[in-house]
Amino acid sequence: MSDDLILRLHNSRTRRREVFEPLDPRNVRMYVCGPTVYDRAHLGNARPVLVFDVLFRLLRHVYGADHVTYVRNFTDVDDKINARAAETGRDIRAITDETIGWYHADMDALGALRPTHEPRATEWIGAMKDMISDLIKSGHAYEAEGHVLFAVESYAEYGALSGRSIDDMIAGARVEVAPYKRNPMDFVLWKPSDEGTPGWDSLWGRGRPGWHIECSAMAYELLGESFDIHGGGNDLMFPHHENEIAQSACAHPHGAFANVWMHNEMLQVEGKKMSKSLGNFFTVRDLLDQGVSGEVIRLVMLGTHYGKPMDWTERKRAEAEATLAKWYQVLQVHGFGPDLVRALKAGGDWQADPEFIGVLANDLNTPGAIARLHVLAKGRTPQQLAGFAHALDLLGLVPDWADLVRLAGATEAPAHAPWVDEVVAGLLAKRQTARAARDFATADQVRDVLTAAGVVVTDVGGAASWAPGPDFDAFKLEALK
RNA sequence: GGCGAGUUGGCGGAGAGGUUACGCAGCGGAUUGCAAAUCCGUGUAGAUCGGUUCGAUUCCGAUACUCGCCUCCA
Repeated sequence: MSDDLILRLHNSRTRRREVFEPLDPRNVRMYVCGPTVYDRAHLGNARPVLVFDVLFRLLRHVYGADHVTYVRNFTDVDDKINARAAETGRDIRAITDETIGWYHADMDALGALRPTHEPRATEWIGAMKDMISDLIKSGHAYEAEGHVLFAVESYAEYGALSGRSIDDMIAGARVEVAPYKRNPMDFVLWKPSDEGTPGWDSLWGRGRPGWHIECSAMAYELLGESFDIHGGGNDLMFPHHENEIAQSACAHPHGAFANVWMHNEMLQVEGKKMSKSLGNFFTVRDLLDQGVSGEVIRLVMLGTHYGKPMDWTERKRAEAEATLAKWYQVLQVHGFGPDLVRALKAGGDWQADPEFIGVLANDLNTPGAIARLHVLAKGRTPQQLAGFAHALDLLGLVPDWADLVRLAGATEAPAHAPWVDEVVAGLLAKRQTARAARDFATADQVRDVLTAAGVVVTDVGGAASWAPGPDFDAFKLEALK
């Protein structure tokens, strides 16, 4: 289909934009670090989900939907979860199950496709233990006081991804160093669990895995010792991804682990880092509950290239809402829906716009792709708009073609009393009579009265329709009853 | 302190060593009895200072400022 397409991706490992060549075009493999499941996903969590969802969609478009494997994990063993269980008295599994349910619901609402596999860490403990054993055997890890630690000095490339040297990091370290570590930068592969903490039996006693080993183990099990893309937020670059690389490279010296590393920049809110202490912290669910649709959130997110900080602002939200309303209306007016899409497919008109794909394939240039959407939206016939509709669909901005009417409906009119309908209808009838008689002075007078009450009158064709505007004031109409 | 990113027109936000980004807002026009919608046109922006080049906003260097990670929250 798109054999001549050149996909370029910025590789954090080489710090360059490179032509993407999959190890196996029949099975393109991507791993993305998923959430620790102890609470609702906040807006910042949604950025990598959406960035890599678009990449997933693009890869499926280029290589075929059945030729892409996307793995995103759930970290369901973690001290934050343990703390949440301790403070609520709830069962850990109940917390993680519930949180995964929330996560799915929220990310579904954003139009994110479910990954091919969503492994839970607790279901892969055996694979982690195997990997840790291998690392001890090969001299890359050691046991100390019930812990198993990775020896960073055993891996010469340690620090290459994030551009740090072990010596520099030790010099700048602010954390207290556990006395049993041979090198201050050594990190935990396995740690002991006490009675009240979840644990699994192992050669090193009852305990639980360190944070980093799960991604290495699950990526190996599900994608192999070499795969194509590893993604995540750039906050994970150090130490998480650095440690993943060290573990995987040492445990599977013949594999390349991930060829391409991709990191999305962080999200800000009104120009500031989103944090609890600044009071600008909110979840995806908070936004959805406020009536901000998943499509709007998605369009705002894709409006900034993934490699740059993304600023969530009220103004962008409003602009995206207006843009989407316009786009959906264009499609609706031209009869788009499941039937038309089917007909376009049957007629061979359901094709990707090459320029749109080309822009997107240039390191996932979503802002550029959105610019192309604006151009494509100027089509005048269903055939001319097919590329636009296809592109919107590819970007995940059309959850369901049967829903277009609802999507195009955009804002709901504020509720108003039944008598208002009568009053306005009466006034409009009077205006219509005057217009028919070309008595425009009277017609305009009626419009002025309605405008003063915040009623927006729109003449389409021969008929007038109305809707309560933002300044709608029923009280001003009451006098006209 | 260590590592990294960014600085584009009123706002948002891209690509490309030499030709229109795009959107919103504004302005001019068409159309509409008015209004809305729509359509057409319109903006010589690229932090500062140097360098490379026939030519740089785009490459290189320095300066300033902003931001992120290294620390619970991504």
